[in-house]
Amino acid sequence: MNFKDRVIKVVRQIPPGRVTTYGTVAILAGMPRGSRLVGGVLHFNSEKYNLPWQRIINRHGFISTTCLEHPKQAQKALLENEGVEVSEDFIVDLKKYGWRGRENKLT
DNA sequence: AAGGTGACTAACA
DNA sequence: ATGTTAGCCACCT
Repeated sequence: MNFKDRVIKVVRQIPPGRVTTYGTVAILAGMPRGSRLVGGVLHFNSEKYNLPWQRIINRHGFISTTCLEHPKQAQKALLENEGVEVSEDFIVDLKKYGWRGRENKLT
């Protein structure tokens, strides 16, 4: 089982209508410092494994997609489709929709 | 086959 | 408080 597969598994555990950060996914995948890899893995496998990459954003709740092939507006649309409010600047309120690996919200 | 880059985060000065 | 350095593993050239 590679880190990639673990990330994929974690990403698939993210409940709809919620978002999480690379750091959180990295931790859940067993790599506290592997936040970069999360982005990297998603970048190459998001479409291949049909992963909800839109639910993963950076620590500031902002969509970090630097890749033009992964349009932020698409992510915004997907999030809104799940009921997540996205700011016009593509910023999600992590205090509301932030997911920490549990179904419950932040304490 | 080896080296460099990458959707980031956290810690140190 | 902000700015810079270090770290992670997989994919691409």
